[in-house]
Amino acid sequence: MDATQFQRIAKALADPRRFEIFEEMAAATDEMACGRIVDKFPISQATVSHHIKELTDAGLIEIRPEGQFRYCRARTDVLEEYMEEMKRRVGLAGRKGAKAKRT
Amino acid sequence: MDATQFQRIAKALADPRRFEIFEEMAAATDEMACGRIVDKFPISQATVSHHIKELTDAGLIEIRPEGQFRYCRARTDVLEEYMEEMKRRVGLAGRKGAKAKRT
DNA sequence: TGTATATATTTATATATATCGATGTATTAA
DNA sequence: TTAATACATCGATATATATAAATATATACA
Repeated sequence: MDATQFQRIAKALADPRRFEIFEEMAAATDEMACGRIVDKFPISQATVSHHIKELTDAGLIEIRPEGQFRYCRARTDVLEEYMEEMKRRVGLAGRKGAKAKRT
Repeated sequence: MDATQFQRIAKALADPRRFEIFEEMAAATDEMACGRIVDKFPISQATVSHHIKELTDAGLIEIRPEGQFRYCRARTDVLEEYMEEMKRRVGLAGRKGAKAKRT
């Protein structure tokens, strides 16, 4: 994962509302129409559209256009790549679930 | 991990320069004096102090005062807690290193 | 006590961004 | 073609924040 995407993901995850939107999509068993987000959160359609763009640019969600709708799907695998990259950068790689024991 | 710390960490990690500082501390085999950061990056002492405060408030680093110095240590275990919490929230918990196979 | 060093805080500024109303665009349905 | 629906984009605004210069504070040293 290149540095640009790494930072884009970090920024995308930093806004609480945007993270909530991502959580909502990740919780969905299937794809969900972007418009459903507008119903679920007390923010305008324009703001939702902005957040979806940020998440898409970061690679954290995928959009599948179909007719007049856009279907969103959370790329949790990309989030996992992000976390693996994070571990590499801070020296936690190679021991996937290991707790750091040495002080 | 409570929601407040979760969001503080996300924000702390979102600034590229601040993340670099955290990386630097994580790479250090031992504690390092905060002042060394000022030497290593082309930013002012005031800005470094600000970033260190953000990282400390997020719990990502720990400061040990000794005399006129402050020694910094990266809490990579807290970063791991953050990542575990993230996995829980997006439904990736329980399968520590597993790749998402189903499309 | 006075000076030097390390770090924090204050104040100011410039940039980023979350937000929304209004409008544009594309698709569907009548 | 007209109307309605879904979403994106534009322009504006308010807030957050990264940055630095100046200053304050605390400790060490002479």
